[in-house]
Amino acid sequence: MAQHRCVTLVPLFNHLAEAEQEKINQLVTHQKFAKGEQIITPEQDPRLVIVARGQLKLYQLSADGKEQLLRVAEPGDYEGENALFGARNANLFGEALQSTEVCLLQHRDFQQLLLAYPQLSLKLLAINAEKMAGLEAQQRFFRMEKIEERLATYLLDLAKAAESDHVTLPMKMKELATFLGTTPETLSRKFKLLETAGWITRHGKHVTLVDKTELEEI
DNA sequence: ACATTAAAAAGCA
DNA sequence: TGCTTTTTAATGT
Repeated sequence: MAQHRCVTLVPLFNHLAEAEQEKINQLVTHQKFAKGEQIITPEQDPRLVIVARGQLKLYQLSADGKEQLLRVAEPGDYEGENALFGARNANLFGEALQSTEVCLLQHRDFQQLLLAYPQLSLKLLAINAEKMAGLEAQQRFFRMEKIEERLATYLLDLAKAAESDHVTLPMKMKELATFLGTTPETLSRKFKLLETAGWITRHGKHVTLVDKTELEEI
């Protein structure tokens, strides 16, 4: 299988020596999921899930059964390390957004790896710090009252990251909607609102920020 | 101000 | 073409 890339692909592991990567590779199992399949459910035994190819949508369900999108894990990202430290999220789900391949690592194995390679712990800590920053960034969306306010700051964030006023949306409208805590319908209207106001122009997923100062005003 | 529901329109394989 | 995604419109909270 050409899947030994899995370990070498991931930032968490790829700084290790080749021999060490090989050892890890033997502990890892590969699995392919079709679009829409559940990769992570709360009731399954804890394991570290590493995305090798495709996209893994991570979300949790609120009390009224609505899903709240946390993030979309791309190749190289992972999820499930929290349970290793006893913090098991009781309603965390992970669904394959498209046909995606993942690497699975049992928690006892992962635990032993951390003991054997102390550098891994440091790397894990560093990567998790970034994850936290991402979640905090999303939290601030929900403190905003109006949806167009969320959308505007989201677009400004994208433009900042891309260092350009022309950005392409990294996810489908449906996902962006739940990411911003709204529905596709409302999102569509807010896009049109910003368009007709002249702050942005848009062709499909390609958005150009025309008047950034006005967007910041919102 | 938004969500929900339904249905039309637009995209895409 | 046939299915999925996005937009539009009507109605509800």
